[in-house]
Amino acid sequence: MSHFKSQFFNLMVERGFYKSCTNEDGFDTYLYECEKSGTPAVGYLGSDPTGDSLHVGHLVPLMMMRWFQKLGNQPILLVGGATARIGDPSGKDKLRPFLSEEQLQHNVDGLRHSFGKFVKMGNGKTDSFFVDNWDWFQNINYLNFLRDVGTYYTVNRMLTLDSVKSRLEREQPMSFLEFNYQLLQGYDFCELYTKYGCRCQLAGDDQWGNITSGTELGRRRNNVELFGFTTPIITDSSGKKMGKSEGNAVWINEDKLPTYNYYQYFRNIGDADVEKCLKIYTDLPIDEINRLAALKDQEINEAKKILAFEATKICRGEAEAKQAQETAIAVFEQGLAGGELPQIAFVDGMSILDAFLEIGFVESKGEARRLAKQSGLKVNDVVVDENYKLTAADKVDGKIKISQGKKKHGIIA
RNA sequence: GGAGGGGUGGCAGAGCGGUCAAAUGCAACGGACUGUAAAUCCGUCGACUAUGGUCUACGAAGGUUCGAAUCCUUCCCCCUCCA
Repeated sequence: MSHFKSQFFNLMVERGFYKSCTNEDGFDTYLYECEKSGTPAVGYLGSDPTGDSLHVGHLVPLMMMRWFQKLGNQPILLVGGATARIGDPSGKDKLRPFLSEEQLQHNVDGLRHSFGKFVKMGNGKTDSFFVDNWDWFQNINYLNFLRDVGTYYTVNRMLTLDSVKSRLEREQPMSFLEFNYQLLQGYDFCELYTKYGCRCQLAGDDQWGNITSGTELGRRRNNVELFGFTTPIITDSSGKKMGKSEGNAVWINEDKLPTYNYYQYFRNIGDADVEKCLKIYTDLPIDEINRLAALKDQEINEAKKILAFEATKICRGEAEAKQAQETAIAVFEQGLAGGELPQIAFVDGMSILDAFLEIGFVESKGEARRLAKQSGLKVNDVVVDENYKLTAADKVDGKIKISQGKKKHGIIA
């Protein structure tokens, strides 16, 4: 159905990962030849350590890299220690606050942990490895850099970059510091080409401008054609970016978000998004996905369970995913208080308001009171009022189940 | 350096001496309806509370006033135009 030669391109198109490419035929041919000769193509994905974990919003390029590797290619993961010190202006109106050195190091570690879940690291032919652009930028000399790289850029061209243009059009300030971001990312690409023969950069479509900065620098300075390939920015059917739950990011790293919550995020995907998510966030073969996507109405819940399990498995491991699934089934289908739920210690006579505050479901007693007035607080699935006190008599099998609304459940034991 | 405009709740954005814990929209949350979906409808949305109130908030610090998000002074930050 598709006119591409390479497995990678065909798979990307089939699963909805393909947004755009700097040279479709060229890249396809390059990959095809690599596949034919059994030499891995080398490609990189970069991310700046502005936070200490990736979240679901970053997952699309990560899953793309996973396939890239599975099809016999070698991914390089770049952590932008240097570029994080500049701040990517894409999609922002304000200069990022500077991070302390400790914070930066902490973030780099967290990011590596996130990355490592999706591609295989090691020393083998297609194994991935980390690089940090701080390694080559920290000692660079300003004048040398300007002469080496600056000569190949025109300000005219730099101003046309979306991230720059939109800032200017919206009359928001853009510091000279941020203006330079594209040069650094462009330089990264060339550096990886020189060092590791990396010919392609794979990323989310918001990186398009920064990618072309690299491919152009490669052509002018290193006389080589570099390729850029981007994934669409995935939104749900109401047009919102994926990856937020209750206004909070759905984190990849387990210390930032319990596996049960990660599972629940995918379990609660809207009907209209199920097929898209199965293709992107799981490893399931396309035939299986087509079968699941055909399910309707209540049956689609089966597809959602599989989606949640499969997506969680990749990120958190099979055992954890299974446990999350069992918890969800116990809570929602059997009405029990399962193992993975948040838990706090029982104190006899504890006020219900304090209990909800302590378990972290509400931020103030006032909020808990309001919820109580709206019948939003339950103990063992029975609505209680704000004066309710927890006693030993509430225990069922040694524990008390408390719920806020229909979806947030916790245990007091 | 000069002239003008502006900094308000998670975001956007009104208010410009009392009736302001601050309109409206978005986001979020609870309820109804459901399928742990979507859409819709109703409600909530600073904190504490003996529910009567108390406290903290409209860039920061002072001041005027019975009373300030609103007026004055100084400072910080941003935008636009001129040099």
